[in-house]
Amino acid sequence: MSEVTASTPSPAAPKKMDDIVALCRRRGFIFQSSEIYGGINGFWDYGPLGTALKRNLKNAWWNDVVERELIGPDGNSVDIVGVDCTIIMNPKTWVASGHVGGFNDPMVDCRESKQRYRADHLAVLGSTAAGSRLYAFVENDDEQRAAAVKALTKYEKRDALDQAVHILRPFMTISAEERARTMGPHAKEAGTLTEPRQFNLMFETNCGAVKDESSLAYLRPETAQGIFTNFWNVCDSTRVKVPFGIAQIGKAFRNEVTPRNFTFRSREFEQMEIEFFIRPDTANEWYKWWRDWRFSWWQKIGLAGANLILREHDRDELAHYAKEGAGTSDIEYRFPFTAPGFGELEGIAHRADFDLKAHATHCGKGDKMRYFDQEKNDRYFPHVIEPSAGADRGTLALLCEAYTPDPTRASGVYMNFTPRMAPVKAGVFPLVNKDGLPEIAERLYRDLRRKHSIEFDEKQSIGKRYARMDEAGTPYCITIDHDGASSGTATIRHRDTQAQDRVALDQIPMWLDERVS
RNA sequence: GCGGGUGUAGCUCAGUGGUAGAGUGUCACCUUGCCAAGGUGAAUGUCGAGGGUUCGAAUCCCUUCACCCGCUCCA
Repeated sequence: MSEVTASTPSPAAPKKMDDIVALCRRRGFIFQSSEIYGGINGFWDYGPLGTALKRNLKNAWWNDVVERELIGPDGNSVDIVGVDCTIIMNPKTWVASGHVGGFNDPMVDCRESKQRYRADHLAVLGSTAAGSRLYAFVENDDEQRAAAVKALTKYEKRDALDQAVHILRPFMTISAEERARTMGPHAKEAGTLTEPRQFNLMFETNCGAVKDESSLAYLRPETAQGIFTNFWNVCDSTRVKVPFGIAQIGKAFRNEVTPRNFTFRSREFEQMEIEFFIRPDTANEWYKWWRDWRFSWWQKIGLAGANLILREHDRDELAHYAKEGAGTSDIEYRFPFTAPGFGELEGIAHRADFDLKAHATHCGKGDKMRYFDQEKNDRYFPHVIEPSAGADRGTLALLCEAYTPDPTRASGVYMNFTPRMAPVKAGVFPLVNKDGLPEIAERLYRDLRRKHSIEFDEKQSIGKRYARMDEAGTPYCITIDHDGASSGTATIRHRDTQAQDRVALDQIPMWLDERVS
């Protein structure tokens, strides 16, 4: 960890994840997927309020990234176009990206040493004598092989050694009974190795009626490859010129070994990704600009406190595609379940030309697919700066950040979403359910609803209605009272302070527009 | 994947072998009228699931699922 940037040094509020999960369920933010059947590990559904919150987050991202003008480090407008690609792609995509191959292998865990080995790289050495110990070692590791031989000769009595027929076999071929008396390479006791297990993180499916090798397909484990494979299409069909970006919001799937921490590590999740294509010699300045702009964006939508940090990766934790280059950094949030540590919201990586080159090579056209830079009269594979954010993680961070315990108020808690992110922008209430107040309130409600998400409630006491809106995170509550009915005004209650303004009815639409847009 | 913990009403929980409960919330009506007020009434349970023991299981046993915590993993 070489660089940490925090906005303010204030300590994190003591929030309990269980309480946040309970509120999410109680108020309809997030439910367990297929809960009536006992749920399913790693999958979550959004309820009415959660769907609105997540949609607000995605809309804000799309709006700020693709639609609104953004000024880049060179003072020019940043050019970004959108795509929306399929979840299932030609399987060759995942060979080119490196997802098939490196992560498809059977692995063996050692319960004692906590080491993990490629099962097809392990071999065992031992004797055929009944019940004798076997010694596992990594085949191409001479040191381990020597250690295994030494351990074997030390373990077996000399006469047994003379008579015993020694075996040397791949670990993959031994039985469960033999495995139970096998010593792991780093273990002190026998029988600590698990059976070989596939750790393929990609979900598999079959495309077409026939289920065989030829129909095998994968659910995409990241949205990025849809962008890379469409790079040439976008160049040919639009008038984009490097530097430019392609943005996409979409679902991705990873068969995580251990889904954990509410929606933080789900097996089905949504990404908001930009692949920004640049000339290789401008990587540093674009990388820094994207990193800083993305950090300030998260702050702007409501993660402004000390719980948000920007963390530059150390060299040794860089991904295979980012070893050389401008760098990689994470925007991280201090979730209640990671505190005092942080969990990743977005990664900003300089992926160099790894992906475009890989696809050019695998599709067989190679250098012919280089980008032609008319201005410089130069051909090259553009480098890529990738800001890749998690929509579900972002939503979860907004929920955690907004959750504000307040024992002094009836609800005991309120959600202080920024108005732009709030699922409901305002509640409109008649103070009493008579004397013509409901009619006035309903007219105002219908007027405001033409542009915003508004809730109308005439039931029960006004305090109850305020309390419900506090838990939904609604920033404003507009109440028609008797004074207002006669003077053409209403009171507007501010969620965070509980203070009230009196505003003329005909001014309220504009008043609200200014604050929630 | 390993170890530990927890599953009973929307939520918080009580109930240790003998009729499934409380508070709170939700809904309706009355009343009141600016912060979950009061009154009356109502609805709501696969006691996580499956199996076993037993005359009888929310309760004991086995298996399994889900969630939480610590490891592991996170290309």
